[in-house]
Amino acid sequence: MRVSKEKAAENRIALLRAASQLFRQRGIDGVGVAEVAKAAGLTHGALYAHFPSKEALVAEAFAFGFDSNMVGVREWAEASHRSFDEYLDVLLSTEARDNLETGCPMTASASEIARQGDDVSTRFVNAFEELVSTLEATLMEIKPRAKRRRLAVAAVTAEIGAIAVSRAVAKANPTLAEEVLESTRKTVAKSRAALP
Amino acid sequence: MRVSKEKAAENRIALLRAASQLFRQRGIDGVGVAEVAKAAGLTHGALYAHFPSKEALVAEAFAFGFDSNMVGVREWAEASHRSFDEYLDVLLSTEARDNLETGCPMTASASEIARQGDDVSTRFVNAFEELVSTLEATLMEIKPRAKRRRLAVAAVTAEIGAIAVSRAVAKANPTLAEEVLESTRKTVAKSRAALP
DNA sequence: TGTACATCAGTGAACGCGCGTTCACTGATGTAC
DNA sequence: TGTACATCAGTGAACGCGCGTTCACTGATGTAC
Repeated sequence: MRVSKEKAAENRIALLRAASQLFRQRGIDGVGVAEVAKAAGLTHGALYAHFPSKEALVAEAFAFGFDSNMVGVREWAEASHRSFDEYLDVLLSTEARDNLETGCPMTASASEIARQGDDVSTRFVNAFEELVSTLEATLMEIKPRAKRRRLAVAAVTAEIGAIAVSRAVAKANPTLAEEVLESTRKTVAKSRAALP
Repeated sequence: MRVSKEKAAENRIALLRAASQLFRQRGIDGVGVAEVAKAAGLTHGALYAHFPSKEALVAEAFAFGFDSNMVGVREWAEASHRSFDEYLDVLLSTEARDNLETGCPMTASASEIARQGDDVSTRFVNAFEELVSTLEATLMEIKPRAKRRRLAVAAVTAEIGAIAVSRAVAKANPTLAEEVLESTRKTVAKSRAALP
């Protein structure tokens, strides 16, 4: 039966949140629309009143997940002025690795994005650029803009690789999983220190 | 009907090769056992004479793909003495990014591995350690073993991230895709240059 | 070496199952008078 | 403000489809005599 506009808007958000978390946890192909709808307290039919297809849901869920994550990052950053190294510690922490469902969707789905449509790729680009800009903002002392940008791009890229690798090896070799995070943290921090 | 032992062994290799290439191209969940068997010139039933389940096929195909790749890398390396930077140029090239089906399986499936079983994780660890060792071998001038190892681990991790990100953004923003590879290449090369 | 037979890689129909999507229907919401 | 009615978010059965897996069967291979 029909529900109020407010309730419908709430349901839409619930669908996006459920989709975003489930896709990060178990992969895009690993979760069906029925499960997403159920997790949002609805039936699968209702999902199609909000999204024309699963692919459209994936694209919107990805953007939603990244935005939620960025809100968290911004809140954390606004508490005090954060340095580049502090960002590294947070992005490359054990917590960031272990909390798949609330972590960065770029990291959780990196190798799956390449197989999705243009829409998902575009939203990935936006998310990537936003995180790069956030990191660049902590590097204003570095004079040539090109070097600042290069470090920020390499840092976000390394972060995505490190979290993905750390997760992949965690089951078989937890020590290596920690080493991967630590090595990337130290190496990127040194790259930053090498610049003025 | 029954085939000779030699033919059966060939068929097994054909299955592994097909599985390895298809999983890299379209993802583990994106390819069915019937398609793998067909690509190997067999029917799906025959696949179960070689592997007890799809999961077992995935684990073996991953190891097979990595070994094939390492054979290629070693042949290239043995042609002449290769430096750390030359490895970077090859691992982070546009060709490495665009040839999904023949490229490194670690890179193609990074974020999917975390959702597979312990067996796949173990084989990922072996592959990762082997590539790290290969890279370490080019860094023998660096005295403290710990620093050598750290750079090699960070480099392989950064490579996996860079290829995955470059692929993810390629559809929507080819310029950014190139920038990601170039930034990682330059940044890692600088990290190496900073050490004795 | 020749023959009889057990082995088993490969075939293809069939299985139950869950997938994404559609659609006739429901009934509270929102609107026009 | 009260009434009549159009709207449409949500329900749940049904759709065709492809999935992973099983299995009775086939017939060339490999072996024992």
